[in-house]
Amino acid sequence: MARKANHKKPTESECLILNVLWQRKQATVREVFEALQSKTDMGYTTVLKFMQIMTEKGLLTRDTAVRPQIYSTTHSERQTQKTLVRDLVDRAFSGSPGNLALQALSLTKVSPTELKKIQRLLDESQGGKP
Amino acid sequence: MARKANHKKPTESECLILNVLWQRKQATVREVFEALQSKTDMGYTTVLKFMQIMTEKGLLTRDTAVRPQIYSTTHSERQTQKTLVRDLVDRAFSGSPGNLALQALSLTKVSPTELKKIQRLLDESQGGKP
DNA sequence: TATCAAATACGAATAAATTCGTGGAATCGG
DNA sequence: CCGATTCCACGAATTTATTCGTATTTGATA
Repeated sequence: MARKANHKKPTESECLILNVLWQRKQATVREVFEALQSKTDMGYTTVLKFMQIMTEKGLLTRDTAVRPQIYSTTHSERQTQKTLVRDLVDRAFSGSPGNLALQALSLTKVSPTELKKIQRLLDESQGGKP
Repeated sequence: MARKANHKKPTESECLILNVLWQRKQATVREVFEALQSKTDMGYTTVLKFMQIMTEKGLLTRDTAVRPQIYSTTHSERQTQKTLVRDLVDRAFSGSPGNLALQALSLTKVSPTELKKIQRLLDESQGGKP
């Protein structure tokens, strides 16, 4: 079976931008720039440049028809998280997702809602395939 | 309270080297180089250079008394994993470790041993705080 | 339509990460 | 001690990521 053409891991700065776009579904450069004010002191043209590069890379798409061009992500937050998690697992957890999960869970207190989700996931996993 | 002086996140290549050293506790440059043959085609002097840089950064220590110098890590695997997980949580999981755990767990099948550990952790977490 | 301000493109400087060549020092096997 | 070999320091090239200044384009508006 052919290897799934996996998305390249976004860089640190690219993640900042992606987060804004995931939250808003779509946004102009200026909107992204303003949303990032609290997180970083990147200049406007810097954000613009990143978004152009990300578009070339295929991380973003944009509507060039409308005037302040509107950008959106090509990959869902979930997909990208998956890529990043896989990368981290390979990089520092000897390929063991369970271990990563364990570390994450022991990091801080986990909300009851998430606890439930995890419980459910584990139950399935346990019951489904001995 | 003062912020804990957090270790800087090791780079991609640095992680490769750290993994070898965590596994062996300590090793010479050549040993690390050879261990990496399967993972990458980095040259010997490249590995050497990295290990020198990492020593400067404080990621590694070395015994210069013995002749093929022996390197070891200054931070435990666990500590570094923690740093990396925190980073990823902040970067792409809106600061929610539970969500990261969830993603990790749904990545692949988790071993029964890890399942048990996770269960135990969750039980504690659930019981301890109504 | 002439002008202005916002938006975009372009190019290039800077910084960080990765890579390795070269030469000298240390060590080993005679 | 001598030559061969391994090791290590140093410097520098290359690549990737980050940053922004400046010029050009566009749309709005007076």
